[in-house]
Amino acid sequence: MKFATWNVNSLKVRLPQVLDWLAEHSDITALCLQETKMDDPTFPQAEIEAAGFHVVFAGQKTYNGVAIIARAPIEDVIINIPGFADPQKRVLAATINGIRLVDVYIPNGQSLDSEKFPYKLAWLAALKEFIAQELQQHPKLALLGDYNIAPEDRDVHDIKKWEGGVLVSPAERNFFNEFIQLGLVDSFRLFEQAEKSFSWWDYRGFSFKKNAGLRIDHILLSSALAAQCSACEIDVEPRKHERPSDHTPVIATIL
DNA sequence: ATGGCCTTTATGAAAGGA
Repeated sequence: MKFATWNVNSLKVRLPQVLDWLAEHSDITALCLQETKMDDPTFPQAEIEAAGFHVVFAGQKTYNGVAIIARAPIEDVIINIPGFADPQKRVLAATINGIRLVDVYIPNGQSLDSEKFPYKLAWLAALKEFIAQELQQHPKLALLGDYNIAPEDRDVHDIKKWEGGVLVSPAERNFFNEFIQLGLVDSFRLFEQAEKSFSWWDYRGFSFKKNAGLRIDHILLSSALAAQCSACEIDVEPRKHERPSDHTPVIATIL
């Protein structure tokens, strides 16, 4: 089985690329999307199902929005974090082939002095409680999505440029480590990886060409799943396409 | 360099992203 995550930065723009990518990667069991940026009535459910997939989605107009596309039936869906009142659609949990997937679009936070930053931290605290509960019911769990956290300095092309900002702050990295303390494992770091491996590059200033990126999209696995994980890779190919998303897919292989 | 680019909403300009 292969599970993937991809922040598509508008599914309206990127749907053809998503369907092409799934056709080229016929071994992908399920793909978690973030930033679909569309409300549910406009979601392209018919097109995705016509291509032979199952799909669930939770969206809103203009901002955020998550979806899971799968080749097998999707069961036990939860939208948003139970008990955490939030009009923003950022979480979708579902079971596929007996594996619990939690698809997250963690808030960006904007800047350390923005009112959006305490929202990000409160949101992460609520997510941690939710994941702790989900783990009790689902030992085989993957937490995958756009975390908007670069966990270590090696996940940042130029740490001096980013220091003091969001995505790399100690408060955010502490939350990433709290997920690790829940028993989750960063699947990417289970394996030897090329230096300067990133999943996001700014659209500005030829950042992709210069590989001036960040690794902020992650697949964390419960210990039961990590024991079955044989690979985790970032697929940079879609970032080379015409009109790309600024993020590129991350894929974990489960035996 | 208080920038650069892309998407959205909406039709001009601004917000949000990371």
